[in-house]
Amino acid sequence: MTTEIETTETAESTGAAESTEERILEAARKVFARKGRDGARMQEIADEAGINRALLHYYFRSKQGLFEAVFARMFEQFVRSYDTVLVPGQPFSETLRRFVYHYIDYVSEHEDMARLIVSENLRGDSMPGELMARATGSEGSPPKRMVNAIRAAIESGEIRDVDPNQTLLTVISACIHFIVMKPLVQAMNPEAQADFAAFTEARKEHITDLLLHGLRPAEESS
Amino acid sequence: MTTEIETTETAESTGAAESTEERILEAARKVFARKGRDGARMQEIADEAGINRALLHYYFRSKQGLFEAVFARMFEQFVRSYDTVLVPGQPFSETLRRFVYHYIDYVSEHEDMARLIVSENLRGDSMPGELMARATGSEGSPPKRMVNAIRAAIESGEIRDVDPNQTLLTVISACIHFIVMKPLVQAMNPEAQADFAAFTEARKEHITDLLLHGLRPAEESS
DNA sequence: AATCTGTTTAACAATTTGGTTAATCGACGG
DNA sequence: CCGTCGATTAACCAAATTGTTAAACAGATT
Repeated sequence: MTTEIETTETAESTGAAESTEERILEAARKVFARKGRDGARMQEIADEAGINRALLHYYFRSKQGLFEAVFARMFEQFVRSYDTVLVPGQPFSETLRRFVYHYIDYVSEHEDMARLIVSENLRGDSMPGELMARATGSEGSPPKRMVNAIRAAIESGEIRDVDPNQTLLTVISACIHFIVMKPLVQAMNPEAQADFAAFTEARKEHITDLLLHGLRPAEESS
Repeated sequence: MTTEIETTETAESTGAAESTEERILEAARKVFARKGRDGARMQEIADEAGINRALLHYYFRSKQGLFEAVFARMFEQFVRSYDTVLVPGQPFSETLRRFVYHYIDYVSEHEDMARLIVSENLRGDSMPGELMARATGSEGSPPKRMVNAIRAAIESGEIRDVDPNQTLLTVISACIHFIVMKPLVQAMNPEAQADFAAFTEARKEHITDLLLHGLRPAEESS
């Protein structure tokens, strides 16, 4: 019933000898993202990790436990990835550009994460909500910093007066939604179908461009 | 393959005595949206509809069949709802405004649909992809019409030269993502937490405003 | 070598779940 | 009053799946 035939090693990135726990987390991330929390099967995760199914329960109590471990880890990594991206003292246009480029870069390289986060939000359970609130709520979190950057830019007159929260939400939406909805985007868009990487690159440019124009202060013309 | 049983009357207006099939579809929509395709349990759908579980299989062959019926129906309704919204011969600003307002209105009133569509895209199966490609691919479909409207507006000089597909994608993203990610949005945003309806109203305005500014032709100022 | 400890495995148990089936119900026409 | 036929139900089945457990294994320590 279960496929005993499997590609011997799924070790691709690091290739070396990861700890079993690490292998499990990695495999679980893939499978959870691919199949969703419910669709994922413990057996499949075990296969993907190349280990016995019981080991999953040895390291993580239950499916729920494993999932939460995967989720928390992933989300935290994402938040941390912004540490080197958002540096103060830059013009807003540059801050926005960096935010968008990094967001899309990261999400493109971690589609699994994007799908998982969205799928958890979809079901509206309490767990991810709290976790995300905690991770994104602190004053130094990337979202908060972006909102502050927008506020500052408004005050300095670099951009016009808009709602910072709404604006940030629009930026984030534009950066992540096309990945999440990849099948639909490809169905509707020949360019995306032919070369998604190129489409992604173009998207970075499009978003920053559109946003910067959209935020440009009103000019005293006609 | 299509349902050979069909309700002769389309009496769906009031929630009085709906046909059993209708009740099932309605219940299934709710549960599928709430729990996802895998997370949903046939028993729960039956309970929600107040009928016996076997009836689900009587009307729709299988869980898969029920799901597809629900999904196709919903998606088609959404596409059709644009029939009265996008009328030709209007300035682009008005077309955009109507598109955004209707999109957000519809999605707000049918969060279930939004969640379902996204969750199906998340898993990348072939079924929804094809269905959506078919529904949105025809020349008269809302997305195609919007793209054409953008193209025309560029040619007429009403807006500046941007990629129509990217732009439409940005608009759609901005209109749907905040609903899909409601928990996260609320966690990050006190306004949305306090009064989501008000936040939604503000969002309509914000999006049209930001987009129209972002698309405004370059002015020959400084 | 004996043993101890953390890791891994195979086999098992228990439950859940989608789907089937045969019996029952209820309206309606003869 | 009876038979027909679609709608509905309870009971059942088989497969899948999560979680447990006791045994095997390997490597270090004495």
